[in-house]
Amino acid sequence: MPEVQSKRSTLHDVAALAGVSYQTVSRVINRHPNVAEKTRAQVLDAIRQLDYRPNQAAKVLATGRSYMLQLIMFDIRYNDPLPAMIYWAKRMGYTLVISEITPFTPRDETRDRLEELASRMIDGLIIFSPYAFLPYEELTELCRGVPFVLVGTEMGMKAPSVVFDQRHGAGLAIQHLLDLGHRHIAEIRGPQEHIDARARHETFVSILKARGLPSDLSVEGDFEVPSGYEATRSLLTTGAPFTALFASNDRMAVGALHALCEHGLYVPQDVSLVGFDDMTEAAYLNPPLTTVRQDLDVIAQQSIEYVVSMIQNPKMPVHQRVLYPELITRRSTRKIE
Amino acid sequence: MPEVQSKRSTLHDVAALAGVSYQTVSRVINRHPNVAEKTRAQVLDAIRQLDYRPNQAAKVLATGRSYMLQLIMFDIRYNDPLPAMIYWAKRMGYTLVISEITPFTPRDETRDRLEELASRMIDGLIIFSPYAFLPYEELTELCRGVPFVLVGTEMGMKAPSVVFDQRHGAGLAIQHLLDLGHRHIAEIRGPQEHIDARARHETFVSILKARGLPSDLSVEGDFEVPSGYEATRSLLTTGAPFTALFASNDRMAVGALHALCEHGLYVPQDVSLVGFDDMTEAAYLNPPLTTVRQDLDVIAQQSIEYVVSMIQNPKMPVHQRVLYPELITRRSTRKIE
DNA sequence: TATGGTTATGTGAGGGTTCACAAAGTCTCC
DNA sequence: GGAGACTTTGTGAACCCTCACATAACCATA
Repeated sequence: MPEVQSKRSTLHDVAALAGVSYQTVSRVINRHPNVAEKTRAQVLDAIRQLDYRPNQAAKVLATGRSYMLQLIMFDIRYNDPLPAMIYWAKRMGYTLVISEITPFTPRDETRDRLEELASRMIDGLIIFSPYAFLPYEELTELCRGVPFVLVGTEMGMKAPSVVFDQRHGAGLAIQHLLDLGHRHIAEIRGPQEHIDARARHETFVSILKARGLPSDLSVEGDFEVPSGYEATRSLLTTGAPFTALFASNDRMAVGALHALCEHGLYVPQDVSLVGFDDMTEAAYLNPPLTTVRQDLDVIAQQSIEYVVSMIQNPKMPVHQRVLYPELITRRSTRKIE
Repeated sequence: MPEVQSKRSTLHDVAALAGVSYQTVSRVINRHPNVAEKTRAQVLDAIRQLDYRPNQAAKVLATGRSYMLQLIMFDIRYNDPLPAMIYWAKRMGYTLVISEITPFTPRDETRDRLEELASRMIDGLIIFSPYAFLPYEELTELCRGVPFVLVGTEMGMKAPSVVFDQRHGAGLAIQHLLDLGHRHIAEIRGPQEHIDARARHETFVSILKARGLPSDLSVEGDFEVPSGYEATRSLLTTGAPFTALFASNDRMAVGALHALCEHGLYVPQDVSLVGFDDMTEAAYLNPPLTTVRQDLDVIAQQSIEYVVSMIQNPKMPVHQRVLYPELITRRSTRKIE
């Protein structure tokens, strides 16, 4: 029975045992075609005997490739896209490193932190940037040649990016309510520093204004459940009556549902409710929530695919990939009588 | 204006420009105390001029430390612990690499994959292992000296691990229902390959049996919302009447709530409902859900802290850290009349 | 001025891999 | 039996850093 080795064995150890050069061992490891069958067998045997495993750090140093992607999130609590990101990264041969930069750190600190992250041994960056962020030029400079993709940033931003058209999505929701005959529509908007939240809110306002309808029945939340609850309570106590409520995300819609119910109002009989995101639980609320779905699997696939193709082809032209959310009609909305 | 550099500059470039040796530059980078103030200034200036950034791969190769931890999950959809894990890893100076091994891959493949993961340049592993898993000895061998911590594994497993006492948690829930006077308690159990699900189910059965109460009103779900819905429907159509329902996790409780409501039953007037986990939405369901909380922040902190201390002190004795869930009483349960 | 202790800097060797190139071996065919 | 082409193997250098040690510079004290 072999003793516990004090040091991990290397290419050279294997080579010595197999009676070949270290380069030949390297060839066997990397499945290089031109190795004689007999030699390969010897080497594989030596590898097994020594329980050899290649040192990744050395490999990364020599090749300049780590097959790691770094995912930077600004609020790790909104981790819904993570599973899809991890899945697609793995599927494309990469491992995901995840870190967080809180959105309200001073700009300089953000720069430092980003610089530090980009200097790690990673091949590419995926940056969630739902808040106003550094301009493309500055990012390029900070990342020093490491390709990056911005996810969920502003539309029309000249940078490698993947976004959902928030105006289109919010438009679907509002139009749906209008089609059902609603004329008094309230809103729980998201935090206005959040790019998506602002786009949704602006769409809400502009569509209603265009129709000559009141658009001032709006309270701001922070995208969390409690804020939806509080916002709805304040709408109910202070505001004008409304027959429909547009929540800027599903989580706040959950809070809204709770507040409405507590106030003795039924959804959809008294108030129609629309959310945004189509989180898993949305279909199972009472009643099932009408919402605007952003397909996380698609955005993850597009983001990873984009950054990987930038790694493979540095000349890839900078572009923005715009995806479209879709309306999922469930039982929380209905025609006004 | 300096041209874009074709190659990243190195310690030696900086040293040459600053007129010192590469070692001195290294000292400045690593904040070594014994460097003359004047020299340090020169070096920092050279670093700025060349926009030098240390090569992490080389550093890892030379030091054998990457300050990366690998988190292995068996189902990335249950990603609730991720934010806390990322937070605590960062707080202790580590970055988290995340990957997934699906629970039902053949054992050999699991071994291969784990071996591959452990051979990357990481300092430690955190393995979520809610399914029956490889024994400690085999894991130790596969990980080859890389410390690992098992999270959510079987209680009493002799391995470095952090667990919630599931029997205690389930006991709290069942006892709560009994205290409220319920004698006909149904259950939606989780998948029985899942260690926690089984522990909860066994607790359910053993407590009720000990009281001489029926314990056979149990349907299996898969921990997802739809399965809770389906399970409840089948309980309602085929089973004996019940006044309380214990769902093995909150997600299934959401489905159950939906099914009960659809069937014209009110919670808690007709049926008391208890969940497990205390996910964010639990407090905002209609009615707010009584549930058993497992504090994810605490388990994350304990796991990361444990693996980091193993890294720092390889002699750390193997132990299991047992944490206790707590009952959160809300409005989905009430005294039977 | 010699002694010793501290602080500051430099040197050589490694860490484990890959790449580019060179050399040796094998085969085919005239 | 030797040219040409291909296959197989080996060598040196490079990737960029840290560690252990040696040396040089400085300062105070005897």
